[in-house]
Amino acid sequence: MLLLRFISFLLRVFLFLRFISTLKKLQILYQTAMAKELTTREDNYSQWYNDIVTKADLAENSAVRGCMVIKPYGYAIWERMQAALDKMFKDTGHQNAYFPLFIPKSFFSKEASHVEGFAKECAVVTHYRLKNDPDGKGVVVDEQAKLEEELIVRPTSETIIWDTYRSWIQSYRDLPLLINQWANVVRWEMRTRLFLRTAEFLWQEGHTAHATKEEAIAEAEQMLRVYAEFAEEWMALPVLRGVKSANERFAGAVETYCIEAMMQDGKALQAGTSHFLGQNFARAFDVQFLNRENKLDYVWATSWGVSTRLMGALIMTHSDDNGLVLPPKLAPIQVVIVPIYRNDEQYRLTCDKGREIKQQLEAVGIRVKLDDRDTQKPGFKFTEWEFKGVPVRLAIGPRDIEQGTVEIARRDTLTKEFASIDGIASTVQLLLETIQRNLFQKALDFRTANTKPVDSWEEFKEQIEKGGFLLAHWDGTPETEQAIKEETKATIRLIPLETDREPGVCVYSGKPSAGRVVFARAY
RNA sequence: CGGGGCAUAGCGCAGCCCGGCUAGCGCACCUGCUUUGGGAGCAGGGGGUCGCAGGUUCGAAUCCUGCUGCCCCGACCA
Repeated sequence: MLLLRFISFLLRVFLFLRFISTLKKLQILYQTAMAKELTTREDNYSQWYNDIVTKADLAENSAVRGCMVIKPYGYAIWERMQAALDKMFKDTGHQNAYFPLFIPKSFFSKEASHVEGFAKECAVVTHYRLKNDPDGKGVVVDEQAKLEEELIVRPTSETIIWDTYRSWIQSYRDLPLLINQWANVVRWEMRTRLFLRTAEFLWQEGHTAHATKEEAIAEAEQMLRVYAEFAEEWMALPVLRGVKSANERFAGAVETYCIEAMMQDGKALQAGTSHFLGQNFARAFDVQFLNRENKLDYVWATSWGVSTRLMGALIMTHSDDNGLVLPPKLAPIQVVIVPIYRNDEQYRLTCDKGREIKQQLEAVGIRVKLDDRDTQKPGFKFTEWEFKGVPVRLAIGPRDIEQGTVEIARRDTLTKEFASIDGIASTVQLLLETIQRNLFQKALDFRTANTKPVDSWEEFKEQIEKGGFLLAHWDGTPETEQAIKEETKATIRLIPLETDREPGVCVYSGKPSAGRVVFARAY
């Protein structure tokens, strides 16, 4: 009897040890596989970013230099961003419209600083017809079909829109005019990176006209708040709010407001801008209105935009060395269900249970995918959906069905636990909210940890190498800003709006400063 | 627009120096069997104008010339 017990004990020990060694083996295999597929952030941050975009199937380079193909999964995220923003625009009284892709060249010369800002990166249409190459194969430009006036492919639409507004606005009764357009624009960039900087990109541009300066400023500030709220609530992206220095201001603006975010490599990324344009465009395009006193005046303008660059911000803020990490509110798929089975019978049972859970989750508005492909193994599916950043994964096997449980894995923490299938919808709903909050908090903690006041030039030069935001005093001159940029590659990301500003002395020149500004190296 | 590098199967690469068998490897793909709780295994199979155009040579992925495209690093930029 004793001997039997002893043997059984030995057997258990043996099985346990084997189990441990299998686990270790799996762990090693897993890590090797990962390392092979995805570059780590520490190893090469840019390559890591490129790998995520590719592996998560978000976008790829196209046959056209500098332009990208946004793939269905990437576009689905952009569509969710669009939907949320569009509602916020409508809720603040804006309407959508659409203006032409092409802008007559002469329009551009009407606003001096605007031309200067964009002239170097404009694509120009000079002809409108092709013909068969008389000397051989293919087609050539038909020189007969030269345009009388060349057309610029819009890098932004202020000029064509203000030219149009002239005929829309006669009286203060026509104001405010609150228009947004969703469009593509082209800026001929030398060096491009998927989402962050491409020759063609998608965006929205708001263009508003107002009777008074105060109202236009209020509009620009309102839209900055909208962007900040979108970034923080939807993207889980903490942002600083502020205004740009003269050097960084939009070409043609009186004041540029911006939201600025910190990426995991400590670099800053401008996530949205809103401009108070004064009467610059109204004067350039002669847009006047009769005010209440029956006097002619130029209208006051704003413009504001965010682009597919936000996709880059989203990726670089939350993702890890296992792939993309998406905040639940923007994830095209919030929950993926993976059935675990050994035979046809189990396949049927686990898929049935999966469908049942899917319905329960969908009933409370959760976006769910049941991955019932029989051509891939569970392990493969786990990794694949991790790459793609799906916030929550449920795995259902025969054991779960017996016990009425399901394995829940969180993408943000990479942790797993078991939960009862009863009440799964509210469990998952709560979890999604938790993940959304956790991602924001993690990003905020990271930003806080990498934001430091600096008070001497030596300290500035030392700290900027470590990345992050530096809060430093600046004498307010473009010359000092330029000098700092040349010496350290850091620029003023913004002059904060929301903090009390204490006077001090400029970290570079030692001259008086009105308050600290945020310096960083930027995308 | 300056400096550097690369171009060979869908993707990643070897072969090139020193020219010579049927151009090879990994992943992916197809078929079959075994598998399925963290990227499955075995067996078999398909897929190539070696970036383009010339030249040298009996013979060129390999040597020479020109062209084109892409990537990386700088300047510019959201």
